[in-house]
Amino acid sequence: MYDKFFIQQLKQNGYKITPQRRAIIEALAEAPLAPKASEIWEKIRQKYPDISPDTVYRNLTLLVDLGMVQQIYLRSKETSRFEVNIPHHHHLICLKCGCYYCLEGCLVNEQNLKAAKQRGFTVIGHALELYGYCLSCKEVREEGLKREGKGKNES
Amino acid sequence: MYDKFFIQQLKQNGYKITPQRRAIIEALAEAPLAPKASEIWEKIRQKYPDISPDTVYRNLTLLVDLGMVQQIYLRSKETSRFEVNIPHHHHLICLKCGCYYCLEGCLVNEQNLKAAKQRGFTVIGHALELYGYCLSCKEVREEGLKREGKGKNES
DNA sequence: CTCCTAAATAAGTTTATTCTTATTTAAGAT
DNA sequence: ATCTTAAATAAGAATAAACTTATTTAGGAG
Repeated sequence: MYDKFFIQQLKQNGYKITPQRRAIIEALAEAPLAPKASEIWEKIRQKYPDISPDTVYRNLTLLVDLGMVQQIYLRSKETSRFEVNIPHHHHLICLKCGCYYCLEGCLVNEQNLKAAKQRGFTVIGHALELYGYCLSCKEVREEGLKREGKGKNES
Repeated sequence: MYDKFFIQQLKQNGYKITPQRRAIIEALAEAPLAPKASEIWEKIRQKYPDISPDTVYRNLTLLVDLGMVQQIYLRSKETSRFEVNIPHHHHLICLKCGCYYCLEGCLVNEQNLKAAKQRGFTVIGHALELYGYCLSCKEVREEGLKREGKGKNES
């Protein structure tokens, strides 16, 4: 589903397409619910018994950093979960058990607060985080891509 | 500063006031920037050399769960940071280096996006999470407080 | 003040995640 | 197809955070 788009995005950003990456993207696309990293790892191990957890974490982080996947920080003992970022939405999270619901849209609005209330959910707070790259990290990153694009110029 | 309010809130919710808790609250109130758990631990160890990191984590989590402290998930390799929840605000976070800026207000609005742009920050995504207690966790929690029953505030 | 008990703690263990390093590999160039 | 090299990987070490359990303690009752 998203597979092709994800692969294309990786290529466009200068990343290599490895069997492990394909498997991770496939696992994400097939997963019914936002899975944990460990669940993705377990699934892929059926096909690639030698894949290391580090590879799964590393690539999930990459997909998050490229904006294709959203990492849901459950704000509880529960480990985070990963979800394809389409369609864009946010979450209602229980601090105690880590269960969560999907919300619609981007705002702390009446509709979402009502949705929370209807589920018997007591909201004690919310967090809005814009994430991306600060000026210097962005420059370092573009430096890297540029160097790649223009061949090897060593200092 | 917030010390008194925090202690009062803990009492009102039926929690005991231990020297460790006082020290953690003090350390938070005195910290100039949102500190890491490890930094809080180090600071308190000067006074209480035997305090365990678990106690720090446990109590920070408690303060977050009670809505007095906000845990900033830096969405990067960087560990999270803890900040007194007053005044209420949100954050702009770099995925690469973990640096962050404080934002004003609660919304993904023009003002905040402009503030990001002015800093040379490239926003690749945002997350909005409402957190609190789901129905069953809330019931379990109230059950606990009720059972206690001897507290000041019976309702 | 002393006693009592649930809550809180310290210490040690476990799990999740990240880092380090040596090896392998994707993909562009020849 | 073969060569080259930076990027990606696996494995194991290191770190952060949470859990388990035995012990201590805050704070209410007598």
